[in-house]
Amino acid sequence: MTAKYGIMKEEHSYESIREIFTEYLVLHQHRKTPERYAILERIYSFEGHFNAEILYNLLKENYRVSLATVYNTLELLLACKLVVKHQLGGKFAQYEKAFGSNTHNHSVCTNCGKIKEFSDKQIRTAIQSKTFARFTMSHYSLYIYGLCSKCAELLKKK
Amino acid sequence: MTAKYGIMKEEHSYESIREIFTEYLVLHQHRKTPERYAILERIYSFEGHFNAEILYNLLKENYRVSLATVYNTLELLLACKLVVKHQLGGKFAQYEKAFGSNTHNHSVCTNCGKIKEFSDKQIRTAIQSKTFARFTMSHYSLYIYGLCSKCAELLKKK
DNA sequence: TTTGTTGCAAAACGTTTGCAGCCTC
DNA sequence: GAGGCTGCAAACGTTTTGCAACAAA
Repeated sequence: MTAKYGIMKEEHSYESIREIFTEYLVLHQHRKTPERYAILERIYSFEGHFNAEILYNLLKENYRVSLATVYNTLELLLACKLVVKHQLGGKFAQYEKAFGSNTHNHSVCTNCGKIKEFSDKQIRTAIQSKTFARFTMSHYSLYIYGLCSKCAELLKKK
Repeated sequence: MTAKYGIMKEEHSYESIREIFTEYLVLHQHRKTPERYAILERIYSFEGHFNAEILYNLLKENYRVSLATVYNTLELLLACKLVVKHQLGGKFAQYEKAFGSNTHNHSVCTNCGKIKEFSDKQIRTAIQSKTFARFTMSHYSLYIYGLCSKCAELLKKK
């Protein structure tokens, strides 16, 4: 089963993700509907960022779902932290699977909206060693804005 | 004139901000309309975050402007980096004046939603020294999520 | 005079909501 | 069986757009 979703860390196989979701649903007395699992499965077989519309279109290919259910399920997945939401100025809210990790660095092209993730030990250390008098950190999101090489090239020509 | 806008670093007085805007308008062959300057002035006499609607209502008090012009002008101010835009998941996009500084750190309480800004030299250095192969950084936004002391206290009691 | 910019209102568009029927529990 | 969840379509609310009038260059 796991193989279907490609190489993945042992502790975050689709099976364990599904289990986390089930636990959440049971705990909060929500129903375990096939639609919800289909959406979770589709998200975890997808690489990179996506938005509700993209996800909906992918699901429609071999499943009957409504956009409303997609939004509804994304809300649940946000609540149990299996998905992270980004609202980066574009029209769409963007989402990504969360794998249980809470630290996210992103570079965002201010022209085409393309997002890439990266990791940087120095940045992580600097942020995590920050302490506040009246605030307890749980996780962070860093967005570095700028131009990707393609857009920089395009804009130079104009 | 500067006094009207409170204590402000010499190099970022309203006069110099206005000059930056004028230069931008001239360079890009946009017109120097009174509406655009009125909007800029209102933004720079305002403390903290705001959204288009709030700005529009403030302006309407003693000026005849349309919401469309507010959005149009915000777009120009974003382009010349006198204003920064945040899209933090609420319905509204939030804006703030940029003062020429492009670095914004925020702590966000995940319980009550309160946003505070802070500065940290170590974090700034770590981020600004980051380089990318196919990406040119212009500015960044850091959001540290967690609990403010009030909410931490409240949740402990439950 | 030319044409970029304005206000106004209507349109756009991602997201949410209302509702009747369905299907977990 | 009860009521949470679904699909559908209509509604919502922020932002954008079309257009005639206006005013900066």
